[in-house]
Formats: sequence, C-alpha cells, structure tokens
Amino acid sequence: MKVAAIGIQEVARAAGVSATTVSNVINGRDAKMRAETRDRVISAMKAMNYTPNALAQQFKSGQNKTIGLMVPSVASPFWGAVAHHVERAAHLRGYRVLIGNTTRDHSEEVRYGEMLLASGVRGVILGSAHVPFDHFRPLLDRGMQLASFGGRPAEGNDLLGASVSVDADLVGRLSAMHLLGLGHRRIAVLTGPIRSEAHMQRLAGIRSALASQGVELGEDLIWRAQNRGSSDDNEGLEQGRIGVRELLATPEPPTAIIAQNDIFAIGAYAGAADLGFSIPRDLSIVGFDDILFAAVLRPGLTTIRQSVPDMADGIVAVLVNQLSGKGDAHPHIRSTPELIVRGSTAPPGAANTRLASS
Amino acid sequence: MKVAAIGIQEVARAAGVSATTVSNVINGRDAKMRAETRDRVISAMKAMNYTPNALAQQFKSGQNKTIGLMVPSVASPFWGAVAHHVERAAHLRGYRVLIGNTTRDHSEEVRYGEMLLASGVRGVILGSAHVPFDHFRPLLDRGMQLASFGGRPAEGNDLLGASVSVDADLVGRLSAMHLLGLGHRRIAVLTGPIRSEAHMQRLAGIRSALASQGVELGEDLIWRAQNRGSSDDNEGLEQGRIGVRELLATPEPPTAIIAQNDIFAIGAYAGAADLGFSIPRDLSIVGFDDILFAAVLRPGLTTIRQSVPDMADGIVAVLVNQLSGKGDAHPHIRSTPELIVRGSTAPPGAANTRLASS
DNA sequence: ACACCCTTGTTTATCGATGCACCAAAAGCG
DNA sequence: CGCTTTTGGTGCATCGATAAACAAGGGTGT
Repeated sequence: MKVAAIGIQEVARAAGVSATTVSNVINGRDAKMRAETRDRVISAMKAMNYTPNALAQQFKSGQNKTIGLMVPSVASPFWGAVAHHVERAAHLRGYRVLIGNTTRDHSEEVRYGEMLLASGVRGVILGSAHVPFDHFRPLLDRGMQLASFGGRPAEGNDLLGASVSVDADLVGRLSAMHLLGLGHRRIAVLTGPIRSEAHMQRLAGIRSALASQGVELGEDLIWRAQNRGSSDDNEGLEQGRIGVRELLATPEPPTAIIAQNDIFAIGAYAGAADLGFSIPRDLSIVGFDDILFAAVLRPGLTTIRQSVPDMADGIVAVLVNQLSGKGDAHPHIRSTPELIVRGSTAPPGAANTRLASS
Repeated sequence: MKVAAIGIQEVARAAGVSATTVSNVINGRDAKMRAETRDRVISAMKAMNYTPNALAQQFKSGQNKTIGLMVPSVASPFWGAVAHHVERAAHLRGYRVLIGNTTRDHSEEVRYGEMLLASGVRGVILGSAHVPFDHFRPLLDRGMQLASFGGRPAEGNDLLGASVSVDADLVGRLSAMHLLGLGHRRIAVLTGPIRSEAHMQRLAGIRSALASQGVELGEDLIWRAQNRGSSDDNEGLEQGRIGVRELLATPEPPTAIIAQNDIFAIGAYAGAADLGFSIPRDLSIVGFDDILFAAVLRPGLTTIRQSVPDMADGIVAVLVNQLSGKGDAHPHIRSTPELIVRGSTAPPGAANTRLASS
C-alpha cells in the first residue's frame, strides 16, 4: 500500500551531502554553499524526480499555501465565476484553493472554518458577506485571516482583514438613473432576503437617485423574497419569477424593475412572460453582476457589471500579502461598476393597457 | 506572529494522561482505556477548545482527506454544478475538495496534478476526460488514484481507478429518436472540438437511431467547432451561435439540431435569432446536461438530463472507498440519461419557405 | 505457587523538512 | 606566527499525531 516516497534524505545521500544542504538548495539559500555543490544537488533532485513533500513543509512551518473560499454555491453562475477567478489568481501566486459551499448558513460557515483552521489554512475569502460576522470571532482568535468578497459590514470592521466590493451606492444610482433617463417613474425593486451592508447601500443609492427626480420608492414597490432553507443562490430564479408576478398584479404595477442580481432578473423574465408582459415593451428590467447569460437572453439583459476577474485578483493579492505578513491592517478595494445597456430596458410603453388582462 | 497552538500534549497534561491516550480517544479506540479516563480527556479537550491538527495527522499518515477536482472551468454552469455536488458529497464523508481549473490543457492538468501529489492528495476527480490519459501516468505511478467524471476511454482503462458517466449511446439515441418522432429527417449535430470517447459514443447513438429510420447523418450535417486556446467551456456559447448560422446558411439547412450541450444550444438560440429563425417553428433544438437555465429560456430547452447530484455522489463514494483501501479495481458507474421535453422542439414547420431570406 | 493473559495505560521512534548551534578548513591580518 | 573571521558545510532537535513495543497490576487456570 505504502508508496515509496522519495524524501530529502534520499536526495542528500545520492548527492553526497547532508539533508540540510538539500533543504538550503530547495529554499534558494545559495550563499550557504558552493555553486558546484548546488548543481550536484539539483541534478540529483532531477534524476530522482524529487518534489519536496508540501505536507511536511506546511506541517513544519505551520503555514499553509492554501486559501479557503466560502461561497453560497459554486453552482451559481456568479459565484462559479468568482470561484474560477479566485482559483486562477491564487494559482498564479502558488496557492491552492479549498472550496466550500456554505449555502449562507452560519453553522455551515463555522464548521467549514473549523475544518480549514484544523488544516492549517490561515486565509479565507468569504463570498456574500453576512452581517454580522460575530460567529467567526472564535476562528479569528485562533489566527485566521478573513477577507470578504462583495461587501464590508459597517460594524465589525475589525474582524475583517481585507475586503473588495463594488461601489454599491453607485450601482444603485446607475440602475435608477438609467431607468429615470428612459422616462420611468414607477420603479420597483426585486430583492432577496439578504440584508447585507451592500444591499442597504444599493437601496440607498437607488433612493437618492430617485429622490433627485422627485420620485419616491414606496415600500409597496420593494418586493422581498422570503428566506426558505437551502439558499443555494439559484432559487433566485424562482423568487424573481414569483416576485415579478406579485408586483405586476398590483393595481398600479411598476413599469421598470431593478433586480437584486441577474438570476432574479432572469426569473423576472419568466414571470413577466407568464403574465403575458413583453420585455421591454411592457416592463423594463435591470439586473446586476452581468453573468454570462445576460448577453444571450432575448432580449439581452441590461445590467450593472461588476468586474469579477479584477475583484478576484485584487482580493487574492491582498490576502496573500497579508498571509506573508506584509499587508496593511484593513485594506479595502473598491471596484467601479459599469452600466451595460442591452435590450431589456426601453422607455415605458403600453403597460397600462395590458393591465386589464391580469 | 506564531499563534499559540493547543496541541495533543497540552491536552494530555491537562487531563493527566499521556499523549497516546489522547490520540486513542480521538480515534475512538475506546477499548484501550477506562470510560472514566476517556471522559476526563474529552472534557479537557472541550475545555481547551482543542481540534487535532489535521496537517500533522495527514503528514504522519501520508493520507490526506482531500480530493482534487479538475474541471475545465468552474465558471461553466455545468461544471459549477458538478463542483457543487462533488463538494457536498465529499464534505459529507469528511473530505475537503481542492479545485483546479485546467481549461482542458494537458500541461495544466499535469502541473496541477503534481501540486496535488506534493500536497499529499491521493484521489483526483477529472472532469471532462480527455483521451488519452497517458500524460497522467507519472502521477499514477507515484500513487495517485484517478477517477473520471463523464467518460471512460476505451483504451487506457488501467489508468483510471473509477469513473462515472451517463450512457452516452443512449443520450444520442434519445435525442435522435425524439426528433425523428416529431417528423424531422434533416437533423444536424453541433459539437465542440473535444474528441472524447463519450462524444464518439453519443454520435454513434445518434447515427444508429437515425439509421433505424433510414436517415443518414452526412458529414455536412456535423458542425465541429475549431479549438481555440482557452477552452473555458463558456465559449461554447459563441461557438454554438456561429455553428448554427453556418448550418442554416447551407442550401439545404437542417430542421433540427442536436447540440453538444446546453451551452451550445443556448448559443444556437442566439444564432438562430440572428438569422430570423424562430424556435421551434423553423428550427428544433435539443441540448444536453439540463443546466439550470434550460428551463428558464424562452422557449424552454428540450434537453437530455444527466443527474449531476447522483453522479457526483456516486463517484465521490467510490473514490473515497478506494482511498480507504476497500474499493474494487476499476468500478464504473453508469447513469441513465433522461429526456426532458420543453418548448424548443416541435414538428418541422415552415423552415423551407424562410430559406430565401438568408 | 507459577505461568499466562487481560486491562489500562506509558515510553519511544517515526513521518520529511527545517532552523539553530556548531565545526573544520581556509583566509585574512598585524 | 598566532589570532580572528569567513566559507561551506554537518548534526540534532523540532513541529503534532500516532503506531509499536513495553510495563504494572490484577485475575485465573492448574
């Protein structure tokens, strides 16, 4: 069963030096030996096809070149893309990525965090930050570095090592301004049960943009999904569908909808179609994230893009930096959102005439 | 910098026993001690909030409760879903999952495999199996177990520890039979550059189903994407779009298309729309995988579902079994595909009359 | 009464890489 | 020439958990 492991000892023997010298070669401490000796060791390593046992290195150093990534679900297009780019960025820096689907469940998050800590992982990137982070405090006390992708809570800043997020207020403004510019006045918001800081800020951005045109966002125009158990982020599809149907069934339905994200927006497409509403003629929809499918839908989804590759690379860079001890205290990377106009938004049309049908 | 680690020694001291006894408690060797002693140790562990250092355990045993997962890209809806369910299944069995995006590149696969091996990972699940597997032989020789998700090459069976795949021949048959049943006779195939065994079998299934009705699948009706560099599995979208346009621009365009997977199929929706073809009136489309979006598209995508949760759970179960030394030699799990009929397929319509427009 | 075994532990060696203390030989130096 | 310093290494302890070998006390069969 046991595989014949080629260790540093065997290499040392083959090269006629001590294990320490081989170790020095591996770690590039060239000043510690003659060039001739180093070459001899290197060729011995090559000949034996030797790779240092990473497990032993990590064990000895206590440092683990691995970062943990917690996302609601990698099956979600958005978080899947995040995972992809985080892995790429980490790989580039010699780090591995352990992935965990936590379905936004606090106890899952903690369990997974414990496992990571026990495995020597000291840096974790947290997708979809929850407010508050208090359940992570025990982990942090034991030396874990926490980085957040997509939000930083107003309170509990001290818990977070680093974070990257899009300017949520601006996201809200961009979506609202775009719709206002098209002439919409009755604008609804379709959102999930998540109450993160980012969500609040986005809502605030929407509100202030609307207010600048004298439009108010009444509570009746905010549809919030109920939280139901296994939030694997794809149920947004169904929630968006339900939400838009309820919004459109009101006496005075909105002419435009700002969706929590593209998944909700795509659900909204289906919900609107269920009621015979045509997009964008009867209803304009703005999403968020710009997932791959946004461009392929018919009509194309107007959405606010967050640059996942940049954000992923940024947060990984900062986290890796911190893990090697040279980071700032609490860096925050702010990414700029971008409005992508496609076919799902247009000036308000004949929505009122269609109302009777429902 | 160094975090005060609570080790087995500290617990032993606190409980007034030896480290070995604590180890025995951890590993449930209850017969080795009195119940009273065990309880004392357990409460000491609780009091000190002790977790065994997984790194040390792995280092000692050489066994690593981690499995590697190589997929073309987790950003792809299908592989994202696979990653999700593999992670769940592994987590359930106490395993972690290291993820790697290999973009179907051989040297990336090998590099990642080397990294895994150095980290003590002995079991790897390979998404989208490439033929042949020879580049993995050096890894296998050093004790790595390879499992394949989605295909098993005809040759090189000995390299593969385990595999799970859908009955590809049946997939082909199901798609073709469905279209034949609707009355289609001119059926095209839209496929990527990948030449895996599964693809061959699927094509064979299509061919034999068509042949049973006296229909032939000419080479002019098989559109193959060119391979271009970074195959991150989402370019299928663009490829499907291009492919369908080329197919529809021929003198005698097909009335139905079988796409390599749902991504290609969605691309085909866009391509058909580009040319003014309406689905399913002018063109029927059958996909493969049944990704989440298949149900949300307008019209819904008729597709062949592979049960990702079952397959993921199956392959993880087998692999974990093998890693603990009690597995069969080369088990293969075969999953049954299922035809999901939605709105993208219908009897052939007025396609010929539209032909002039292009 | 003596050999033998079972229970309930303890001591010791080990996995592979690494940091620290140490040391022999060569080189500099007044 | 006797002294220190530099060069180019070697040997040993160590990280935390664990398997193997061993031991002390008590019962048991003959």
